[in-house]
Amino acid sequence: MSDSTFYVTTPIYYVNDAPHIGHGYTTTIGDVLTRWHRQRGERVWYLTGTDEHGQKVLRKAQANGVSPQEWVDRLVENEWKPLLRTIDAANDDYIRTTEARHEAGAKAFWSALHEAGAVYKGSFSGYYSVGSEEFVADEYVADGEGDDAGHKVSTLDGSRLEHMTEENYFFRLSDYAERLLELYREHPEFVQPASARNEVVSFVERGLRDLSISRSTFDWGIKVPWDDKHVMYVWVEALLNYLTAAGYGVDQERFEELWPASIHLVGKDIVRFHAVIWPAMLMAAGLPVPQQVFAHGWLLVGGQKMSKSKANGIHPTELVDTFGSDAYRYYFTRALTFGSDGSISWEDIAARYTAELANGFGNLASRVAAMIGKYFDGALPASGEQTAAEQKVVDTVAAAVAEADAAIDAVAPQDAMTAVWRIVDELNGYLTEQEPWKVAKDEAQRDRLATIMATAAEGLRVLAVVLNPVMPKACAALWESLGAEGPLGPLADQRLDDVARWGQLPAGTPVTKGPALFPRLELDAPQA
RNA sequence: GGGGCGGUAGCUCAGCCGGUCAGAGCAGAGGACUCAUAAUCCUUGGGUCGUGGGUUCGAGCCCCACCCGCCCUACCA
Repeated sequence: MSDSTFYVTTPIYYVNDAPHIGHGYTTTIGDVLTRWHRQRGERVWYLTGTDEHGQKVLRKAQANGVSPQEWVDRLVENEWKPLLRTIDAANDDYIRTTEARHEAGAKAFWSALHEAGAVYKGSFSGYYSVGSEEFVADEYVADGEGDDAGHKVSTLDGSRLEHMTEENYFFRLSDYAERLLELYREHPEFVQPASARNEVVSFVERGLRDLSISRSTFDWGIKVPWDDKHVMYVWVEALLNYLTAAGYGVDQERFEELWPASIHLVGKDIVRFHAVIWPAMLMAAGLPVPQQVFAHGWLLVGGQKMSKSKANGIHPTELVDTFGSDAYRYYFTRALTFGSDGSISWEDIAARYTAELANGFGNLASRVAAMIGKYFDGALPASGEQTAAEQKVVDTVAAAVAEADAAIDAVAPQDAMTAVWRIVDELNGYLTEQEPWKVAKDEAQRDRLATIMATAAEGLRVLAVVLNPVMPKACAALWESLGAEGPLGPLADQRLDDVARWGQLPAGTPVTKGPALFPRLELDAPQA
């Protein structure tokens, strides 16, 4: 694990949609995971990007009277890249499927498939909607009524359908059912969580059909290398981004460093593409499969799956404008079980902001900094003799850090936060019990007071480091408040495997009380 | 039709291979304290663990049936 790069991907988002919190969710979790691994000192590569080809994009561009390239450029610059800044994502790369490196890599991959004999020319037949210019899956085909009697119609838009046959290239997906099942058996971690794995296994057990992987009725896509009348079917082309961004076909050295990916984060709606089609294609091309495909669940707003059509779609900006990117990141990390569906609400975000961030973590930082300022003129005192109370803090911190670290490995960021919060609670309780404000009144107990302050400051030091992957802005402010950069170096360089070692902040470190990390918010009714 | 996941205190959720598993957080109630962002700390919850059967010495946790919700059952992405 540690000798190769921890390579994490989000799906590349289809530019036709506007970003919503579902996209932000996936990207946030990936960002938390990768920041955490970076602070372990691992080599990390975090990739996200956009999927920009396909008929829908073409049509949308035409409807807006611009070229598809202009259209996607506009969306990427105005919508998608800003999302990353909004949620404070630290991705290492951003792949666009309209980039030359993607086109070159995708073509190289197709050639490899072709040479391996995994592709053949065949015909795809099905019901075609002339109105919407696309094939309609059988489940959406119904017998027409009234004027349409005697014809098939689409249940999607009611348009009349014709049975058509189109010549396409096919991928021999059916050859891979056994090998895929073997993969799932031998590597149960390949598809996670178990619910997603079950779906995938049962799907494959029913047998696989070959997959039509090219289109010839429109041209907004990457041309098939040996037949420029065809463009690659956008789904299989999009999957290739994980390879092409890693340098496949254009930078072999980089590719070998990065591939195979450690985790593909995906929504559960697209798990099949990632856990069935994708590994089969890689097998066909003679490449290793990714180590894990992790499917997360839906965000439910008011008990319903979030969607624009139900008017409960929320733009990440709405939340970030009110609560800030740190709180946004914290909320999605803490409040949801990654891999399961989960409910979110404005009220819940507000409640957690107040209870956990402002009153819990933020206030803790304030009271400690205030007391060190008041009792020691802002110079961190040297700890005196430690009692059982201090030892309990030290032990709690060590256990919490270890537990959080294990949770991150299990792709359970919510459990990592639960563990870390035990430190917050322990520290708040420690201060209440030790009553340093009373100890301060007795000059004879100066040493005891110093010990309490030093212990609390050390606890904050650990929190700043451990929470930095989730809340980089607040933790930077805390690091500043602790005056830690001088003696210990930049926050991002603090290693998680060393963070629990006690007594790192030297005596004399200048502690200052800055603005509240999470100021209390006067919140009105939800905006949405 | 076949399959998957879920249905646990007002709310959001934990509960691994069955035996302190009936829990946490929040909300509500009472108390303590004052360093702090009117913050913190302590105490306080008696919820048929969807319904009905069954297996077992013992079942939220296993089996069967049923009810409810969401999802998958391939080429929109």
